[in-house]
Amino acid sequence: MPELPEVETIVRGLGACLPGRRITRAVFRQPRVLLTPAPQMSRALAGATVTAVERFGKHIVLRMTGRSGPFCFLAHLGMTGQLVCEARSRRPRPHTHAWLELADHGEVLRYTDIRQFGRLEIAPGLPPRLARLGPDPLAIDEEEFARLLRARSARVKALLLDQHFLRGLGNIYADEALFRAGVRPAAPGSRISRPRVSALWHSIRSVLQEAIAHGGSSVSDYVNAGGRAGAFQNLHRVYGRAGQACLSCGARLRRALVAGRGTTFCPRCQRR
DNA sequence: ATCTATTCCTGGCTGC
DNA sequence: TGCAGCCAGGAATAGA
Repeated sequence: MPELPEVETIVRGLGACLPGRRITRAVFRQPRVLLTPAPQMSRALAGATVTAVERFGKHIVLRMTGRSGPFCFLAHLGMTGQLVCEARSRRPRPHTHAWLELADHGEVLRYTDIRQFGRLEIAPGLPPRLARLGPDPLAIDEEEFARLLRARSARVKALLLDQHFLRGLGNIYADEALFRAGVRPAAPGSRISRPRVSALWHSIRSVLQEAIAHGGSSVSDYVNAGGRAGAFQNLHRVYGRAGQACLSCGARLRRALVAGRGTTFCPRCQRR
């Protein structure tokens, strides 16, 4: 599932090939994944040029310039979404719901999404909905993180998954960061000691940066902008390892439901 | 404020 | 081999 490192990897890939290129035609086939009606999307995108590619939390933002000025094309990949730039001659994968045809090099940007949890939209700028999300986990400083956490009584795992608390973490990196910091997922945010909060802040940063360096985690469907899998799934210490031995202490990793999400943790390394 | 349950959706897995 | 049933989960939403 695409979380911050996967989205960052895609954005870097698209950022290397899209800016300056013009879209000749935009096709939207599956209304379910659209937040903006298809005809409006197609009309705005046809003839528009990509000026920049950015990440906002788990959202991919293509800054565009069209006939009537600048606007944004946004993609959230949900669970199984893929945004791949490839040769137009290449056969589209099944569940390809939309595509943007590029002016030169015979390439096309295709949106594929098996479960259709992803969403595509256009907007004049960054939608207000996104402006209300929490800070980026790689941008927030330690003091601010400690302040936000201290003010909340909800379980820390629930907070890490809440995009209004921090934007970009998902189930994989929440579990991995909590394990690295030695923090129990069910611990209330306000009850975590200051040293543990500090460890958690460092863990979030380090796990995200390492994951980006490895091109993200390919657990089910994630691929980068070139259609290739990431490698960080091989370095997961807890996610997907329930029942196996903890790599630090050898204890059997436990699986529990926290905040309605499957959660894997080490009962010995993650106290309290 | 925060919780749980529900909805969306399909592929992959289990068990019969 | 086939099929029913369940599970995974990001985010929005309803109701407690």
